[in-house]
Amino acid sequence: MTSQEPLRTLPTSKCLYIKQQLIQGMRAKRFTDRLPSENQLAATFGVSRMTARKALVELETEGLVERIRGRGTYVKKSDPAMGYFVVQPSRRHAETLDVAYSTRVLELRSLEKPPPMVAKRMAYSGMTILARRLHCFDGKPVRYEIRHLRGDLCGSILFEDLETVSIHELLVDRLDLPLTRVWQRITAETLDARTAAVLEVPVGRPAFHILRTTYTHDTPVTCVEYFIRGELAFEDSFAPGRTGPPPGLGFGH
Amino acid sequence: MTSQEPLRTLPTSKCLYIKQQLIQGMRAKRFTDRLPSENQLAATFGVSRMTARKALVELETEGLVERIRGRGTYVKKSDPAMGYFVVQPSRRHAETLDVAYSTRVLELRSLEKPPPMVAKRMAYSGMTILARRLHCFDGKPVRYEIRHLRGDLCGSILFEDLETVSIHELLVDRLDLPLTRVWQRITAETLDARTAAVLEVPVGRPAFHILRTTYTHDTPVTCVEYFIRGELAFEDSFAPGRTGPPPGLGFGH
DNA sequence: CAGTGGTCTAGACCACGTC
DNA sequence: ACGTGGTCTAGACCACTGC
Repeated sequence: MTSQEPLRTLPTSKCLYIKQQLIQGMRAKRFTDRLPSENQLAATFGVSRMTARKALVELETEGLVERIRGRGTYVKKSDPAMGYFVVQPSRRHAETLDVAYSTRVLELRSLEKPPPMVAKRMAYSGMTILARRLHCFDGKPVRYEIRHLRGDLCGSILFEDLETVSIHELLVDRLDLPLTRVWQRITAETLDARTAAVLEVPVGRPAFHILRTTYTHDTPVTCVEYFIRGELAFEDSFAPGRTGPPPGLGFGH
Repeated sequence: MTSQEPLRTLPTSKCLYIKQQLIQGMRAKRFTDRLPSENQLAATFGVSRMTARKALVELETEGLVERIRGRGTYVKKSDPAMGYFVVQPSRRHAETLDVAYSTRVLELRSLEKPPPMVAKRMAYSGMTILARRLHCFDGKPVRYEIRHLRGDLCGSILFEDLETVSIHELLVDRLDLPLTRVWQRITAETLDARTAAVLEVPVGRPAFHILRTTYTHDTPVTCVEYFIRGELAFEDSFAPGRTGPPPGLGFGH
């Protein structure tokens, strides 16, 4: 019963074979701290150093191992049982769900000064643009968006039709403001009267509340706040071990 | 204003330099669909094919590019403005927050048959083990866990002290049941009387509700249900472009 | 100092798509 | 047949860590 894992698919490549051996070794606790070095692997498996190296590097990018220059390769204590939830742009959610997507612009105007909390999060208190939108699936509101943008960088957005174009594309493609960093937080909340009315649900219903600040080169460009109906589940399925990018995923029911 | 991105740090390595040039090229729309091939890059930059290749491969693992054998390397339309939230095991949350962590076992016993919904999710209706635990930060309940495990695979768990050891470690290390796949769903809900009482909050308070099924080799091993107080924010900060693994992250307030 | 990982080279053969 | 990416080799030099 000990670690007879189904790595039985015959090794299609030497690199893969080495990886599998190392993974089995870690599972079987043959390697508990340090893994063989590149040269050792190359010798014992009879391959070139570059091949042995590739196996180790891939294990590192998969999060199973940590490599420290001058010291060696060490097994990383996995904190698995962990998971992540992907938040997709509304338009993609709709595609995944195969429902009709539409956006309504509730408000679009410039502000002399942003609200204090926004000013703090953007570290900026000059002119800003406020955009409030409602994202609907099959005509029913599911996501309420309240967005502030730096007026000095995004002024032209005032003249765009935000019901048909993506704000993100405007920023990246037209305004040359690539996203370089994102900060965000999600909480579960109950909706107050005003917000519930916008989403057309009874007061007190649960919702996800997301705050997000997006940066271009450490300059905050836009702050957005979402209220998403709580029944709309974020659903994910993935293989742990931090293998590669988070899979793009669905909104389930 | 055109794509004078701060990639001005002088190229510490040839590979990095090539990557930067390619990224600039994509930003500046010089490459809108196809990127130069490995051989072309090697020739124009005067490096070996392996070096040019490394640059392209890294761009692929960073999610910026797609490589198709026999065809070429293509820029991937990013669907950014996307994000993901990491759900950590309770113990790590507490460490991140630097608060005292404790677990109380509310119930631990075997069931003749699992509840119908669990039976369906596990595709199994034999004997199961039910474990209910309450995870506390600084003595205050924050996460309520209801877990079902396959009795035939995890029987020995009945004799473990689940207030001190991690169920995940038991499965992986002692029972040789590695996690190979996870399915999960999160919703925002309001707490009913029973659940609110367990978490010691008023009825109707918002909470995250997570359902998770964990597999070993396509065999469902355990189903877990969490209720997490809604004020406990999941907070993340990351660079988009799907660079590498999701960063482990905090619980913020 | 010896050993580690990080980078790079100039070849090679293969599997796959396109024409 | 040709070009693409995927794999691999047998060297090389470097930067860093440990003793």
